[in-house]
Amino acid sequence: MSQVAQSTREPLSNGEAAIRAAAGALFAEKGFEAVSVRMVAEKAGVSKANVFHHFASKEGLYLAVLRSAAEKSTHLLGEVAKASGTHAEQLGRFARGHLENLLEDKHVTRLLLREALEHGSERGRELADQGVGDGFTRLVAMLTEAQRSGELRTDLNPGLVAMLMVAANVFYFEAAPVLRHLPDVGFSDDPQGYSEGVMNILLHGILNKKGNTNE
Amino acid sequence: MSQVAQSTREPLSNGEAAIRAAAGALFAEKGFEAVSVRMVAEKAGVSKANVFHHFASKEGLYLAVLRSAAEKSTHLLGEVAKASGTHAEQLGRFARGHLENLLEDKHVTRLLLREALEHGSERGRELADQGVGDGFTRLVAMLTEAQRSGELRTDLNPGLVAMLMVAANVFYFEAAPVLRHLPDVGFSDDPQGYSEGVMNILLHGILNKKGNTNE
DNA sequence: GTCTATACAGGGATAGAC
DNA sequence: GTCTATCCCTGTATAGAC
Repeated sequence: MSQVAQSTREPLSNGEAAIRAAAGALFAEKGFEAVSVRMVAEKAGVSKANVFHHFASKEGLYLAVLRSAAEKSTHLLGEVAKASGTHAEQLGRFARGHLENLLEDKHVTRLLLREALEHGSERGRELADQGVGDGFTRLVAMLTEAQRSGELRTDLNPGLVAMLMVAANVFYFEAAPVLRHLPDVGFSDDPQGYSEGVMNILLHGILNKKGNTNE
Repeated sequence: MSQVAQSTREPLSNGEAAIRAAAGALFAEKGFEAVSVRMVAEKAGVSKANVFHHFASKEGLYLAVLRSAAEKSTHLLGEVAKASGTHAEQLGRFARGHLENLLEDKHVTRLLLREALEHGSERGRELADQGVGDGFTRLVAMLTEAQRSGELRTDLNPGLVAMLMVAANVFYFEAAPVLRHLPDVGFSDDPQGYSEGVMNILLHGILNKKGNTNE
């Protein structure tokens, strides 16, 4: 609706970009309804009217933010998969990278999660869906390949395994701040250790194979 | 702030209860800010002013809703654990019951998840924390016991295992509606099958133990 | 306990000068 | 492109009759 990325210098305080950035932070932190255009304008250092000059409506602004968020997310994920090693190693890398990405851009992650939680409003549902869907499909493909090579059990639904891997990461993002206060949780500040532990469990299971039934 | 549960008959349309119920549904669906007192009043079949008669403010109403939500949730979880069988069976029951509970009261679940996602507003954070914290602690205890008996590997952090189990369920709740549209996901309408599959993976791992490297 | 009527603050959005 | 000033609506909350 207005030309962007024409002169690449001064990306931050050139109005539109500043507004988008401010809005992104606020929407991620508080949610759509809790954010007023006035707040966005203040944070961006422009006037309220100026926001409406660049974006047709508050909703349009939100969609723009969501769009760039989704793009960023999928792009980051694309970089992860290309590497060598056993499939198990590759999966581990994927998991670690995925978690890193989630944590690196908390804004984006929060925004996407929040959007996924809203069933009522159709605001940007497809965008969020597509964001996670892409990464998910890639992961499933990787798992299927690992099954075909004989490295993984073939009696498991690869979609289910993928889901478990993603679930572990997403839940870490959501719950680590909460669980930090509990005992028995030593990993809430160590995403890498967490990722390792998770992959260990997923690969080998939690059952004790040594056959001893007591100590 | 006003006496409740005094006469147990007519629980629904006695004003306060109706308001609480309506508010619970709306808050869960749309979030705090997106819900207006007028909407609540309409859905409850009372006047706007009447809502303020029963609850001091919109925030007070929200807290009341959240409180009863948390209570309900923890109570449900308490029922699950008491049963016999191997520890593995018990864990499986726990996981299945937990997921059932999440799905049974989608209102409550959504509400708690949403609250957990807000780091900014301190509205009812402790309540939500305590809700999940309780179930989590119970689960960790169960796992530790299983380790002591020799049934589970002792080189794993039980908190991490617990987290993975909860993560699987929570993520199912969050993502099943989204992932339904994807290929390779056959379980999005079958929570019980999902739960079984997850426990299978957690117990035995995903690696192929048969040693064959191709087909 | 329930209503109607109202106060008043803040929301999104537009007009028009610069 | 950016501002000030303004419009109109809806938000929360209160007053006071029934």
